[in-house]
Amino acid sequence: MHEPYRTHTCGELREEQIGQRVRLSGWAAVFRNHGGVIFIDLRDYYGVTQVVLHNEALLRGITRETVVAVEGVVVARGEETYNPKLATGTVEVHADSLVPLGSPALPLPFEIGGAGTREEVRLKHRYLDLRGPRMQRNLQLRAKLLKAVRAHMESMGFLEVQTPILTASSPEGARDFLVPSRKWKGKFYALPQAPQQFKQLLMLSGVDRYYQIAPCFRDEDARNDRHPGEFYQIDFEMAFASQEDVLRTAETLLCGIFEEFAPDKKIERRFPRIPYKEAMLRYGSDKPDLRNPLVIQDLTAFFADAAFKPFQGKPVRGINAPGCAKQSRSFFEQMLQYAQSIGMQGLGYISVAEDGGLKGPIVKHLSEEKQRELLAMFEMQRTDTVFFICDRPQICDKLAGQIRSELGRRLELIDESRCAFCFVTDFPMYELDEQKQPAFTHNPFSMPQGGLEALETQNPTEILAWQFDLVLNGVELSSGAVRNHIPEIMTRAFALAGYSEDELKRRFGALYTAFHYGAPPHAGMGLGFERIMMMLLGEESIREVLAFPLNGNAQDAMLGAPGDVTEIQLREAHIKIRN
RNA sequence: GGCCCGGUAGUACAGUUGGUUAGUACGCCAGCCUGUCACGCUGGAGGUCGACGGUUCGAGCCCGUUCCGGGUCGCCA
Repeated sequence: MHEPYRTHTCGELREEQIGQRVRLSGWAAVFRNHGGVIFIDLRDYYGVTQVVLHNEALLRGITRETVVAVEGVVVARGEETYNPKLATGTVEVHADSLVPLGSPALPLPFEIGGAGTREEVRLKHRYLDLRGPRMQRNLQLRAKLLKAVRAHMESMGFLEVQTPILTASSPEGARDFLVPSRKWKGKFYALPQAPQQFKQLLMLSGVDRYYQIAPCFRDEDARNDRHPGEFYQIDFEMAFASQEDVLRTAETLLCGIFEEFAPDKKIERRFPRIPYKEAMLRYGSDKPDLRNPLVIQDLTAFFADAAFKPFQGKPVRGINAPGCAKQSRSFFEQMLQYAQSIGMQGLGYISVAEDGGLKGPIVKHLSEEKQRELLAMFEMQRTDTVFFICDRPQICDKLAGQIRSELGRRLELIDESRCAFCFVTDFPMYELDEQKQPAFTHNPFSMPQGGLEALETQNPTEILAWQFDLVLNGVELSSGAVRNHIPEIMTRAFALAGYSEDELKRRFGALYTAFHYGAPPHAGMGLGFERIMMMLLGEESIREVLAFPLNGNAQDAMLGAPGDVTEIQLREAHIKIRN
């Protein structure tokens, strides 16, 4: 009979085991050789145990990170030698045997768990990188989060359905990953960008509440928070549901998750619903960071009849930054510099001085009455400063939003202890493309608000969709919508965007046909799983929350993907590489 | 594809106005050390300064091209 590799893990020995003979296996993480006595930190998944050796000969050929088995007696540490950093820190194993279980580890290409190593090097040896505490924590959180999401969704009555990975290409939206068919020469599968059509078909199938932690594949370039190629969505869809039903489901799920995994963060159980138009005006963004207390106001009308010429006939926005007048001159200079760097021609401001008088470059252009009006509009107190943003209509809101963010950062107004969720709702259904033709802004499957009547009577750019985003601290976590389940409205909606009925049938034939056989109204959303993990862990890069991420150029440096394949493979796939 | 930042020892970084033999820390190797826990001390090895070309008496440093990485814009209905 084989000796067991271990009687205990490296994380479990306590004072109860004192006097017992034990066997541990793990990585020899650190050696501290004092001549006569040698300490080894033995590490496994569960923790670290200090092993004490008196026989240096046992270490011959054992390098750092070599996997070894040790055998010995659990001994109490002297109280003055307790290590409070270790769960096992009150005991140690006095080993009389230490044998390698694998070949000696080579010198490490980088320090495990050390900060600042080039990502390229970490990714090339990801298995080493993952040994560090941060990556272990992230791996474990991912598993716990998956489990928690399933528990929440199931307690709300959702059924997990797995949808195909090999499916049909849909040329809209992102670039597809194509998979050549061997049996059907010249034909291709595509990996799903999202299970959108399948989940809608499930609604027609009578599945009342569907969810899936769904792999999604999009052949688009990477970003800091966007992994190239593949990512996961918490995808769900509800039959006979309104937008509000979906929003409440998301609230319940996210409150549950964040209360469990980020208990020290403050969250409101009801997330504000902010119409898109209001978000753009008040926050200058469709993904506002509500931890920033600053709010933008529309001053176009205020300046229309003021004597200040440069602001006339253009949209003007104002932001009151409380206490900002106490900032140094260089603060204002740097704000002006920032304004310039984002393409603004200037940045006006008016401050209320300590003595209550107004000062700033624009004051002299405002009548006393206008000055009073301004003070009232912004409820300005002493030392407050109102900043003015004036630019072309297409970008004025966005610039105001950037100034709002910059002020929030530089005045340190962001409350980091909060998780500020909100829903941005009522997105426009269409926007004008370069040819000034209406094009879908978000999702062509969304139901237009007002239905057929709106499509027939309203200006396309004024039509709102039952379409919403979920935003956390200025980061878009997900999109969702009430779907368009009525073929007549669908035909009309696509017609407005320039698609004929034939084209609609060709592209989304299955869905279009299915809607003729009894379709319930339905709505749903998809939440970016990795983005949620990033928020929970405070990770800046999406690669930190994935076990084996691709690099920014969508390559796996460790396994060499994408890589070459054999001639035979190519022939079977009916593929010829052109030079 | 555009723009920005970076590439110097295994790792992280410094390197002045262009000037002798390119440094520091960690790691590695050797020696010493019986209570450390990121042990300590002494010594040592380790470099095509991403690559190519140019300017110069002389280039890690300046110029050009290029490769690689990160960020960002495009893109992600």
